[in-house]
Amino acid sequence: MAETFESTKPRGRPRSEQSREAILIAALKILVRDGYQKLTIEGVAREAGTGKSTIYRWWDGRSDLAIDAFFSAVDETLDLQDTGSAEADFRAQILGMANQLRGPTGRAFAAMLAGGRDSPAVASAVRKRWLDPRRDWARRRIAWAAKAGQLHEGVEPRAALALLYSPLYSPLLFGNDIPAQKDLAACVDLAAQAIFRR
Amino acid sequence: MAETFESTKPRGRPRSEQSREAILIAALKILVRDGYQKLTIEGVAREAGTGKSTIYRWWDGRSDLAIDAFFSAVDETLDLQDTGSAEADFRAQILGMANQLRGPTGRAFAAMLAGGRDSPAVASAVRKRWLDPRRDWARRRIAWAAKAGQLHEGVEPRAALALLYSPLYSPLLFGNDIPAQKDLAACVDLAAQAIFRR
DNA sequence: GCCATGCGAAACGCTACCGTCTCGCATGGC
DNA sequence: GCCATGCGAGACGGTAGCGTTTCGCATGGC
Repeated sequence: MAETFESTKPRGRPRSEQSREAILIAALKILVRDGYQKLTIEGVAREAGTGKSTIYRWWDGRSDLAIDAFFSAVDETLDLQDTGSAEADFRAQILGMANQLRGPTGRAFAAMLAGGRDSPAVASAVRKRWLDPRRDWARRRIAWAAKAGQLHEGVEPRAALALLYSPLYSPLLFGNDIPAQKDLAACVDLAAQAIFRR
Repeated sequence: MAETFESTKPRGRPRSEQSREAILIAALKILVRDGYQKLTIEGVAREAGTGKSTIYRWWDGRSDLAIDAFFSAVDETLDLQDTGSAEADFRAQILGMANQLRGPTGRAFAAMLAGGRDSPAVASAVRKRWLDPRRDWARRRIAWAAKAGQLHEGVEPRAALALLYSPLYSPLLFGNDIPAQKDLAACVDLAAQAIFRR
């Protein structure tokens, strides 16, 4: 009975799962290869081997499709730790994010960030579903670390977070990939030395 | 006599300096406001109050115009220091770059980086005229600092540079401005503590 | 087997911009 | 004053994608 609530039983041919997947995969492929601006409905239909009408039936348009395609490919789990050590938790979280974004996913992420300048819906989706939760966690954690006496004297939380996270993201700005695990670990180690008491 | 070399004296109406400036200003305005993808020749002509033919007479097309407009607005001087202290030199150079890019210029810079994905000419111009000279200097300087014993034990030069420069650039990725002087200085200070002997 | 609905294909009219071209006037060196 | 050249305006045919619509076939719950 809980099921039947606001679910009218559909009649006729059901939605094709195969087309749905082909469309999302094609959209993601174009997003990675050509960027958000070149993600066109006609292009996706061509690439996916479907009709435009099928896309317009299930998605509102370019931004809606891009958001769906991107988040169908990215692992959104926050994957947070809470050991007693803020340093260890930040290291785990940053390296974990890198793993989630590494490879084509990182290019798609960069494409979505760029697309956010054209589409408020894209900007807002990336913010709400990716950036905000991680930023909020980081702010809480650094504040907690400060209270717990785990930071060196005079370390500004804002600056500390910028230093920890910037090396992860900034390569995307220049069209490069997310840093390799060990390169990123070296950056985090270095930043951590300046930030955390041991 | 040196002057006349390969300069045939022009006859007829000379090029309008006023139109040239109006076109560059309009292109920059659009670049900042809408990004590289939306920088169209017709749009610039409209904004500048000129004819399309005037633009096509003097520029090859979109990428050529964007490059000219961007570099007409940005201060390209390297503004390098060479005191004995690598730390002081890096701080001065990073804060100097921030000053050169702060404000609308930073948005234009981000637009050019994004535009580089569509236009190899734009990518190459930004690399050759901005990124490469600065990256080369930084690599030489960090290597020199290592030799001079100004770095802490075991600091990897690559990681050190990533840590120093990333906080400057990374806000552009999220559509934010170049950091304020004091915020950036706090990041550099923090990074420097982990990197440089004092 | 009925038939509501989904499907791919493709045509529709529309908009934006491309890069070229032609026009008639403006400008300034000679 | 001559006249080569620059100028703004805008027409031109072309390309690309928009979002809608129509078509005839496919599918699967009932």
